[in-house]
Amino acid sequence: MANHVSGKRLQRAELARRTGCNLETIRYYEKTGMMPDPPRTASGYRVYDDTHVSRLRFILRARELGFSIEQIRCLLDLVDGGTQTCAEVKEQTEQHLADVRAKIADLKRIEKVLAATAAQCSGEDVPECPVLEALAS
Amino acid sequence: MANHVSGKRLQRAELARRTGCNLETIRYYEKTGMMPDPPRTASGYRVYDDTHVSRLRFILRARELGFSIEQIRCLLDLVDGGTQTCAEVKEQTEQHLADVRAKIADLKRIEKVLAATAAQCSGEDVPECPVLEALAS
DNA sequence: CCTTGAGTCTGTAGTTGCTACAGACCCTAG
DNA sequence: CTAGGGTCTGTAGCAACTACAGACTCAAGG
Repeated sequence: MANHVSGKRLQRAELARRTGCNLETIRYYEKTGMMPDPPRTASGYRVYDDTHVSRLRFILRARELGFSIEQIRCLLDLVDGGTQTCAEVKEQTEQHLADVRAKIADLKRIEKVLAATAAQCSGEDVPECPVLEALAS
Repeated sequence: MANHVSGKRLQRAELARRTGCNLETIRYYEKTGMMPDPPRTASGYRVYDDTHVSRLRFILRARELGFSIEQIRCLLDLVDGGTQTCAEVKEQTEQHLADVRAKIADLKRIEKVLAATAAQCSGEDVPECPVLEALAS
């Protein structure tokens, strides 16, 4: 039984260090029900183990990919229920992908306008400015 | 003197209607100092005119282009001070353009990962899912 | 003249996803 | 036994709005 590593008990700061997550954010995820309420020591300190590390990493990766808290909660609910199917998860993911693509399109439109307008600027020390005119027109 | 149009006095709802701005947002812009405190009727109702319409349109256009409130406040300060130069405005704009481009790059990276992962899904009624594996790994 | 309904006023709370305190504990090393 | 760190809780703050409640005002209809 050399596998006592998975039984390692961590405090909040250690969990934060291992995952790169902010200390307070862990408590926030707990409050919002994404992280389970961890067991406590007699004096009330939270005690984490490897399952918490995995779960937090899951959440953080999903956040990095731009999933909203609500979307992540859905994914986790599927996983927690053990009822998830590839079809359901794929649907969530593709919905999110569509959102991301829409945001990219939006930003590209904005980029074009900004670039075109800024390109007209003389960049000189005069009060007339094409950007302001574009905004005021 | 047929130019009494510019003296037209509007209520908040009419200003909102003309600009497409939400009613409450107008008050918000006033509270945050972007819109000037408008004159009031004896009973306290706000009274707007064409200058307010222009100013609000300026703000809304800048927001559409993704400028933050803080950035817009800077632009407005320049305009209000009458001290703006094309160089200053251009600099602000290019800073913002750089931010927008960074966001686009971020989202494209995310898009790639999402698309690649979702493409591996069978989409079937099975619990194994490449998306979940990618998040849990 | 009075009522009714719509507009307006204010302050405040909610949203999302955290982050950062204050003030009270607790725990360990010297 | 004290000093310093950690941890606990609740709460407030950020952006940029949005939405209410409860009080007031105003114009039109009966």
